[in-house]
Amino acid sequence: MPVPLYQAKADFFRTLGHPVRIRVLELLRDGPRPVRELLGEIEVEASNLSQQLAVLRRTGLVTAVREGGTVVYSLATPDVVDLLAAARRILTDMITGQGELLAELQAEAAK
Amino acid sequence: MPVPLYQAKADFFRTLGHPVRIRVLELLRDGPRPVRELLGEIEVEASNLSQQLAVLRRTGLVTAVREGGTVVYSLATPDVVDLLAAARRILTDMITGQGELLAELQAEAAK
DNA sequence: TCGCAAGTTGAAAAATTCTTAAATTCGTCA
DNA sequence: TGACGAATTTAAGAATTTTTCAACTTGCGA
Repeated sequence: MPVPLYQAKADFFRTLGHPVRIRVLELLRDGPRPVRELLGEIEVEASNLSQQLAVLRRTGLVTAVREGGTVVYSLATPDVVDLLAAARRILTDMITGQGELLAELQAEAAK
Repeated sequence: MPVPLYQAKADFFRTLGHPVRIRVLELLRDGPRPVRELLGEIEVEASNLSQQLAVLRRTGLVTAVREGGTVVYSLATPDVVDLLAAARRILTDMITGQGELLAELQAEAAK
């Protein structure tokens, strides 16, 4: 296996390795959203959110479209949903029986 | 959504965000392997590999068992395979039509 | 018991990533 | 045109990760 490939994979996962970015992806799961709205749901500075959005954009996980005064973000591919689901399965396994996080993960999976 | 949850998710993805660690998980996909063997397939110092294995162990993604003189690693859960597959789907989408990485990803998916 | 091979650990240096705040761009409206 | 709101960009420092290297176990055979 050539080097650049798993480097690319690692970069990809690293992109997901940030609370704000994960949060954004989960919010976008339900459909496109303007920055203003994201900002309302994630407690973080506007410039910081913008920074994280830039990372997601660069990676190609999300796309941005300007609509008048606001910018609307969406998932670049619905496959992201599968990925987040697979991650949740593993996380559930890992935490089973010992974490306060367990209930939250299960509640989320059920809805 | 409470804070610790997506922090945990982010941490989880960050764990995958390292070339050596990704490499290890992919090798373990085909079954348990002694460190010595992993070392043969990944060009990295023994101590460095050991560090990365420690990260995977701490996260609970892999488990280690001592067998005489060697230590054998395995995936803690087969769900990891799904996760890697989902990641590959997204990566393929993202690169389609424009990367040298594309052919490699497809070849890998086919085998 | 000695010595060697397989792995791991700890700590410091090197490299990356995050955060923060100021400056900037792009539209919209008066 | 001028001012304002929305969002992004940039730069600098702080905080985390990675890498590296030396020291330290553990098991096995001479």
